[in-house]
Amino acid sequence: MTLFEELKFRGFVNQCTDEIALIKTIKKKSINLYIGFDCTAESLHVGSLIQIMIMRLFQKYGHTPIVLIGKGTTRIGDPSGKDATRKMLTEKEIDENANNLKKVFNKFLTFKSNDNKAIYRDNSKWLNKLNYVDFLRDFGKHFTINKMLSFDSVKLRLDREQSLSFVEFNYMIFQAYDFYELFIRDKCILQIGGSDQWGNIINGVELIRRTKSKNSFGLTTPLLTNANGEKMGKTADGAVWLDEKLLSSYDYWQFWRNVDDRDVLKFIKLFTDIDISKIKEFENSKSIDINKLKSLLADEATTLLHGKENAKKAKEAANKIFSHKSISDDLPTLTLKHSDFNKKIFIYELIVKVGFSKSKSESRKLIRGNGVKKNRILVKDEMTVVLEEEIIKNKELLISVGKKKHFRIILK
RNA sequence: GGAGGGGUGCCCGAGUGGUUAAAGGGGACGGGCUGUAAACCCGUUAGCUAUGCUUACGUUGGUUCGAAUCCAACCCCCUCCA
Repeated sequence: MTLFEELKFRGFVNQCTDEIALIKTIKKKSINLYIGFDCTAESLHVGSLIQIMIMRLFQKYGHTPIVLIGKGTTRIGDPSGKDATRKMLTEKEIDENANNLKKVFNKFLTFKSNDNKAIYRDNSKWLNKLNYVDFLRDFGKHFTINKMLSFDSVKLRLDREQSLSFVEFNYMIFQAYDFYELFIRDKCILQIGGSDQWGNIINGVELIRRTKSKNSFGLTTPLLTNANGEKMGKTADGAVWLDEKLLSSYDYWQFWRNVDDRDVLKFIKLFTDIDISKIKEFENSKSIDINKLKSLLADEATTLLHGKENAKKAKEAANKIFSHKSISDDLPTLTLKHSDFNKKIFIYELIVKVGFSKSKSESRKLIRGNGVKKNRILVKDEMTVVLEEEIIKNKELLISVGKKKHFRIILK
């Protein structure tokens, strides 16, 4: 199977500028390709995982992925898919974010010693020192406002009567220019991005054609939605971060475990390394246990990001909890001291403490709505307290909020 | 700079002097059914030292027994004109 066939089979390809020519090119030689990531947040979330996985595949087939860290463009802010202007980030925040992002890429790509080791680039290197007048003369002339206005990223904002600042309006020009720079510097001939990046990507392809009379390629991945058509990547507490600090490996495992039935195979194809032949078996099998598949998906996806050990622990913790056998040490744990019991410890307070609700009022409403259990027994009174004796007696205490959120209390 | 329109809870959006902690929808969360799924049904959706209190309709003042609703100034957004 060729790279492109695998890409297609796994569902990575949405749109391509010139599929036939690209297939030919990547068959003939190994190429350099890039994807840009802005440093707008502390970490990446699953929304970016498809881009990371596609680079991983290219690398597996001997091509060289360039991870473009957009320190420069982050200072501007991409209007695509945004309702409102982003707040401007400080240099320091951008630097910190950039370093965090790299941690993720380091797990999925090889940056060492291969012929085709992945490389980092940072667009602030060229964007920051652009001279406005020169830039306008050399590159501005290739962009028409007429065309820029026709791009969805711009059009949507205008149609919704939301303001779009000139700064943001320039984003697409910079992204096109990034491609141009990487083309010159690194012979990068392919830019990949999400489907919302299509406009920005073809701008780059066109800029290279106009200025250099050379062909380059653009490829977009599909916008990932779940079977309900919602944008993928939300959990109980917000985004599904690719960072243990922001989302534990237990929760990450749970995210994959709780995927919609109809999405399981799709996600296995995109987010795991499981062999295509194996996947085809799953597809053709009538008797396959969907829950086993989900568990497999969770195992594999978690292993890629957090390592085998953590994936295993996450799975075991889940098994213990959901098969009602015991309580795993890996659950969020609250440690209480003897002196804490000098005054009453209300369960509703503890729920806030571990972050399962935002306020005491909210916790109390949860209890009223039959949503809280103590050692798997429904808490009926919202003023229920935790006693030192009951922790001593059981060694630990399990508090459950809903069916999926659990924490344990131990005594120090 | 001029003219007009607008700013309501997580989001959309109704409300133009009193039972409005604010209709309706969406989302989210909890319960039921199930399979840690979907669909469906029910509930919750400002905070607190809690049958009460406090804070809330862009901001700040004012009118009034009483304001999201009326008045004034200011800030922000949109459309058209210059």
